Amino acid sequence: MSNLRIVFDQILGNTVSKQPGITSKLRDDIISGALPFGSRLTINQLSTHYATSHMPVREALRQLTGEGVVESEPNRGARVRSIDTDFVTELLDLRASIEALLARQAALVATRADVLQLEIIESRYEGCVDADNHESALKANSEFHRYIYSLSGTSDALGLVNRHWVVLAALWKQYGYPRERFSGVINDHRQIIHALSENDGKAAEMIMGAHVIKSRQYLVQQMLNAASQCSAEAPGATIRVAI
Amino acid sequence: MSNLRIVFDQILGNTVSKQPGITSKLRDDIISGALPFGSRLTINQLSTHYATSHMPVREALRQLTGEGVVESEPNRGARVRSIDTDFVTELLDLRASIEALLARQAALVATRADVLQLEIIESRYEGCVDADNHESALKANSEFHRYIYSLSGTSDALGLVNRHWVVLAALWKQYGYPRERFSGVINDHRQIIHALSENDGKAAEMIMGAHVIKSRQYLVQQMLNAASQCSAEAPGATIRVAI
DNA sequence: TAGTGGTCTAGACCACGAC
DNA sequence: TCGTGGTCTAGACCACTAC
Repeated sequence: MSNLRIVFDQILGNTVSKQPGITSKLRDDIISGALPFGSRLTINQLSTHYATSHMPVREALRQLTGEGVVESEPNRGARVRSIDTDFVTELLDLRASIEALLARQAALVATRADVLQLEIIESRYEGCVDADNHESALKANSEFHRYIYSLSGTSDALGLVNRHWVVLAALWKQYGYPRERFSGVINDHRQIIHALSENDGKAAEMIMGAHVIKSRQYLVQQMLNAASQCSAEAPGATIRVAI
Repeated sequence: MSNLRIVFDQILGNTVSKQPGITSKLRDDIISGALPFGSRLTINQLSTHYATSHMPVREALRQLTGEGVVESEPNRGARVRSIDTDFVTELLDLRASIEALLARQAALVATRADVLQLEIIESRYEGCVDADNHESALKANSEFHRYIYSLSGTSDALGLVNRHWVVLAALWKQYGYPRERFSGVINDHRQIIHALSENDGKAAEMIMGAHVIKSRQYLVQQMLNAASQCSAEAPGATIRVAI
């Protein structure tokens, strides 16, 4: 159990926020859109741009490849992963499977204390939604999910879920989070808490699976909307300049 | 599609076999049992033992942490992951979910050529089983599964499946692969091919899920057998010496 | 035959944990 | 405080790709 705790801390504390290294800088530049999808990432360019030697750059590329925002081919270098609706669909289908499993397992071991904790997190989430604070809402949402998965998951599964979170957050940020989705999310969350409180594994599994698939549908729709808008405004203007 | 090809090659070619670096040496030493589960892995020890500087050791530990054979805690170093039946159960439950999903997706896109290719691989597998060549059989089995997953999987899912393969192979090697399992595996494989040939996603999903769960049951049983034998022969003799 | 990716060396430095 | 993990530097070398 302390094992999971460690992984949890590691993901939240170390890997994502703490390191002052260039990994987080590069990640930020990618998800902020400064480096557009598909652009090449050569070690020389990056090491001069960030004023560092090439070893840190190499490690950063390795790390970000693991996180899924960079794709690298052996001996051919790395590039910012190009992300389309197919990719998002496959990614979220995979997540739906995993999160459904983790929710089922969590339901089988959840205690009264866990349920109370989840209710606290959920009320914070709903507070953020009411206050129209999207940023904090997404953070609370992430916490809600992670708490559930930490109840049962192996470090592998936890790591997987967390690895994807950063790229998903970036996508929501880029394409916008539709306001009307919040009520559905709140509904799902409450139902999931209910399933956990009754140790109803099957219910938790199904609701969580559907919950993720719904978010997939919304995200794909947002991407399609953005694409049609973009092509209407300026056809062929999808190419952005690199560094 | 070329994307997947690259990942596939990368995993088989690069990450596992090609590199002459110490990563593979260290992995071999772990899975061969030279370094027992739970033993600490300090950078100094390893770098002197493998006669190299500490940077390669660091990378190796990072890599093997990703593969799941090493667990590392921030600022507290790394140790060989201790593996018990609970861990194996969680790991294979997770795999069952993922592989079931991938099998379903594969069934929806499988062509006649894919089915033929799978039949070739399967006949090679069955040939190895007949010839009592366990090593080659496991390899062909791995190829069978990977071929299916490469039909649909994202590089993330593929990477995940492959990351676990090495530790599972090590476990089967350590605890022994029960001969009577082969007939069940062959049966499952043929049924899976049949499901793919009819593009029957649901059948592929269910059979593949069961297939993995069965292997979980066998592996856990083998581990329990080994444990009871071990404690009967020499109680408390589970501690092995480090380097 | 470049150019570049990938790896390694041999040191240095800081941060954190154990004593 | 001392040991250790974690990161960085600045250069070297080999393998592979592209030309």
